[in-house]
Amino acid sequence: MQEVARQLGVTHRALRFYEDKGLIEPERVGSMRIYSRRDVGRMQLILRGKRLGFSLREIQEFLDLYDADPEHVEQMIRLAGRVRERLLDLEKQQVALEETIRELRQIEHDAMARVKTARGR
DNA sequence: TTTCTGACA
DNA sequence: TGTCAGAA
Repeated sequence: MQEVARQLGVTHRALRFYEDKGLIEPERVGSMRIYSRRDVGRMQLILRGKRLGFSLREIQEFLDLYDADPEHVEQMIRLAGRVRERLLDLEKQQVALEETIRELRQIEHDAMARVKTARGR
C-alpha cells in the first residue's frame, strides 16, 4: 500500500483521508486495502483537481457524476461551470494581489524617502 | 472549516 | 489497521 501512495506522491494517511471522504473505495481483503487501477485513476483525478484549487467536495461531486453519467455530458456541463467559478475566483485574487503589491511598494518607497530625509540628503 | 499528519494501541 | 488529537 505504501507502494501506491509513493507512486502517487501522497502519504498513506492522505489515501485514508480520501477514503473516509468517499472519494475512493478500495477493495478490502480482510482489513487490508487493495487499490485497483480504478482507484489509482481516481486518485490522479483527485490530485489534479487539488492542484487546480478545487475542494475535495467539488472533486467528489465530479467523480460521482463520472460514474453516474456514462456520456459525461452533465459532467462536462458542471465541470465547465466550476471551472468558470474558479477562474473568476482566481481573477479576483489576482486583483487583490496586485493591490497589495502596489501598497507594499508605496510603503517601501515612502520608507526610503524618510531615510534619505533623516540623513539630510 | 478543510485537509491532512502524528501517535498510540 | 482504526481512531483520536491537533496542526496549518
